[in-house]
Amino acid sequence: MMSKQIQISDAEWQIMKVLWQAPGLTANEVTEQLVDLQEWHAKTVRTMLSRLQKKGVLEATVVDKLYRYTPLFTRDECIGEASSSFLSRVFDGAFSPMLAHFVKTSPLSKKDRAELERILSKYNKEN
Amino acid sequence: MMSKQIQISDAEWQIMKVLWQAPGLTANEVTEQLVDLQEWHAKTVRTMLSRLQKKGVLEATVVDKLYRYTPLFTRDECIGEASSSFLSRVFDGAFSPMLAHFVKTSPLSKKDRAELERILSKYNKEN
DNA sequence: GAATTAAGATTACATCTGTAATCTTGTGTC
DNA sequence: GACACAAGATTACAGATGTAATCTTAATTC
Repeated sequence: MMSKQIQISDAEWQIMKVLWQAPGLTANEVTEQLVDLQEWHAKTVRTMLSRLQKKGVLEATVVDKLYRYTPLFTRDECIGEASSSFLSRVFDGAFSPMLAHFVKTSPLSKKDRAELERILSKYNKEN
Repeated sequence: MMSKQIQISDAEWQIMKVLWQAPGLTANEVTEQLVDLQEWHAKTVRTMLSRLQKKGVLEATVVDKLYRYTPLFTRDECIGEASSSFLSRVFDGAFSPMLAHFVKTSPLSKKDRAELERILSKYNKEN
C-alpha cells in the first residue's frame, strides 16, 4: 500500500508509465522510450528518475555499473492514490457525483457503456 | 468555457467551493465559512482570493468599499477542466478504463449503483 | 487631529515542479 | 599515463503552491 502523501507529479507520471510497462530500464532506456512522445532532454529524465527515487516511488539497483529503475508501487496503487486525491479535491470525496459527471460528459461508445454495465451488474451481485 | 491552462490548486478549490455555494461573499465571509472546516488564517484566505482573481477565476467587485468575490466559471466548467487533466495524466485520456477503475474500487452503495445505472441507461437511449 | 483598526497591497519564504546545465569521476582510447 | 566521454551527483533557476507577516491607507474613536 502506498503510504499516503506520496505525490506523483504530471511529468513524473510519464516516467512511471514507462517503468510500469518495462520495469528495470536504465535512465537512457527510459529516455529513448520517451523521446518519441515527449520532448524531454536526457538530463530532465535523469532528474525525474532521481526525484522519484528520493520520493521512494522507484528503486534503483546497480546492474553492470548502471542504475536500473523499478517501481516500488503498482500502477493500481498509484492510480488509487491519485484518484482519491482528485476525488476529494474536486468532489469532496463523493464517488457517485463524480461517476455521474463522467458518465454524463464522456464520449462513451456503446461498447464502453456495455462494459460499464457489465461491471456494475457484476458488482451488484457481489455485495 | 474555461480557456484551458487555468489550474486551480487544491487549496484554491476549497475557496472556490465556498464561492460557488455563495457567490459574492467578502474575504471575511469566505474565511468564516472555511474556519470551521479548514485551519486557515484570514491572511491565507486573502492570498488565495487574490491569486484566484489574478488567474481570472474570480471577479472582485467593490460593494460598500468591500471586495465581493464571484466565480467567473461555473463549478461544472472547472470540474471539466480538472477531470480532463486528471484523466490524461493518469489514464492517458481513456475514459472507460477510468470509469472501470472507479466502479471497481469505489464503495458504491446500492443506491449509488442504481443511480448510475439510471444515468447509463438514459444516455444509452439518447445516443 | 492623534491614535487605532481593518481591508487590501506587498512581501516573504520554503517546498514542489519543470526543465536542464555543470561538476566529478571512473573507464576506455591513443 | 593524458585525454575524452558517459553516468551519475550536484546545482540552477523560474513559476506554482501553501501559508502567512508586514506595510499602507482610509475610516473610526477619543
